[in-house]
Amino acid sequence: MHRRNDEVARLLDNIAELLSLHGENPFRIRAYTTAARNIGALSEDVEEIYRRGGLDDIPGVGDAITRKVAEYLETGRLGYYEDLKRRVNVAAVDLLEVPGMGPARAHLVYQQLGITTVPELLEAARDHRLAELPGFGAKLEARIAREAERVGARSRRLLLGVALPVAEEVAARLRAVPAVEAADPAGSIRRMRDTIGDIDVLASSTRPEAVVATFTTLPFVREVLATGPTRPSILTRDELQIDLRVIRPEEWGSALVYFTGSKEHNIALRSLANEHGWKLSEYGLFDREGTRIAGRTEAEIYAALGMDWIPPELREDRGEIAAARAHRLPLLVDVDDLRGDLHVHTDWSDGHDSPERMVEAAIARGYRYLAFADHSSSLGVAGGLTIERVHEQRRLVERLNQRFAPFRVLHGTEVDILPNGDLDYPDEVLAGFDVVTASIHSVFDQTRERMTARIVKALRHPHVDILGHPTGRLLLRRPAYEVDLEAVLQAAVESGVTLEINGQPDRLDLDDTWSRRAKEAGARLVCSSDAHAAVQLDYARYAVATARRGWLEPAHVLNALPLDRLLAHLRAR
DNA sequence: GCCGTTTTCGGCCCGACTGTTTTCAGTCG
Repeated sequence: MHRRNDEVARLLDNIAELLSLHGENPFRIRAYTTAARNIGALSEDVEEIYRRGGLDDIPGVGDAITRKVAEYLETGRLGYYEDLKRRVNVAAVDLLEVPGMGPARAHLVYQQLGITTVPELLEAARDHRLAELPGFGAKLEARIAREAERVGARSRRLLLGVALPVAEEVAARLRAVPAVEAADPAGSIRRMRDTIGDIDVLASSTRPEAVVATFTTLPFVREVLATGPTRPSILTRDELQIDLRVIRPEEWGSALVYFTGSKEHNIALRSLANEHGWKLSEYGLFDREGTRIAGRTEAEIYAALGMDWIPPELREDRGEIAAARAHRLPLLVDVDDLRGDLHVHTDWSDGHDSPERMVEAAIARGYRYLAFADHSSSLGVAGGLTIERVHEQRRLVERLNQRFAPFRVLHGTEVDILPNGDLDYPDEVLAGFDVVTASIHSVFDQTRERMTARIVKALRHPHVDILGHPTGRLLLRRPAYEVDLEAVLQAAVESGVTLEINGQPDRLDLDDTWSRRAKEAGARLVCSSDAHAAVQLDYARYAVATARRGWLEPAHVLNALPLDRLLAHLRAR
């Protein structure tokens, strides 16, 4: 893993934050955040780039930032940053957590009242010391008091797997309203980010009041938080806030681009529009005279800007705009490209449904093959299979293959990688499986070196086909274990092991950026549901979404292979 | 601080909203 890339990116972000508190020129601040983001997104190690003198080839990195990064890489320190920390009180950064407190107000509050923490801010608001400050007043003071109280208690981010189904249901119900021309989820949901801040839905109609009326009376509404002609907001029974925007049909495309984001992607598009002397906003693309050039569809807008339509999953300003202008966007893998699933559990270990039921569900989805991957014996809590049960299950697989032919059931396993890197079944047992996924389920707290060696050892095992959920992260709950993922990646490429993109909504592991990195390094990936029940076969869609965010095409995805080629691949190992 | 098929200097995304203000600054997305 490129730890130094993240380190350098964080350093530059910190500088930007301090500069903003210092009341610096906003464009200089943005230069630092842009450089930070671009360095954070690099697939090459920033230190290697520095050694070959390539720092200023990185977009957004010029002379000044090159010098600063070089100093930091050489010495581990940056004098400029140390000075800045001395001049600006670092703690005042906390004030930016409070909605309504931006850099200017935080700076003022610090300068005038010496306030650096949220509790101090709250106290000052209650004592009515804020209202006295220039540009402040009674209303602003009350708002800041209200927001300061709620900091920390603010609702957390949501899993994509929670937000997306709700947003899709809302959009589908709105589409059923005759006055609605189009309705879709927008924002980070549409980009399929692994976690979501706000649930945004967009609808177009010439009769907004009818749309708002339907929206605010949906059957699962608990509370209407805001109404009004175009921007209503509801709270559902399961406490999810959903914001709707109703817009005019001729603005649908531009509004969808705008509300889908990302912010960085939008900024890049608008800069491009500027180069033509045009203006892009949520209302459309306009020429110098203010005449609308495009706006009704997204494709129209991208075409007018001289590029192909960009799938939402790629809209992160990570090179998609240049690729779209060159007509070299990847032809992203789609959920319909999957021919089967290589990681599902049955009720033989910790799954909910029988093997038969899982097969029937896979056939119903149009799959051609399915691999059971029940847990191995040491994973007692998950009902890991003893060697006898493995043999017994193999006989069942044979019967299922006769019964469901030409559908193919593969006998797989999700075998534990033990703390020393050995696998949880002896070699002769492993040799009997059609496909072996190796995963870590315990002893996560090893040192980075030991964990890396543990995984690399498993990857070199001749019977291992797939590395399951490679970083072990659980979204919103547990970070990835300490591991040198770059070394893991190289070992996987060398030994021909496929890396899993696990579709469980709280895993999505590998994530988007590492999936892209893996593809670039020549690794193959597999989009698996890790279903523990028949309905969860649908989690494959989240794995595919992650793969798409990682720029993957069908050719990079193992389970996009037809059965015969999959079997040839597995046999060749 | 960065960057250039209009520029090595003069720009840098756009609009809505809020609240403080007699024309606009700050924040947000």
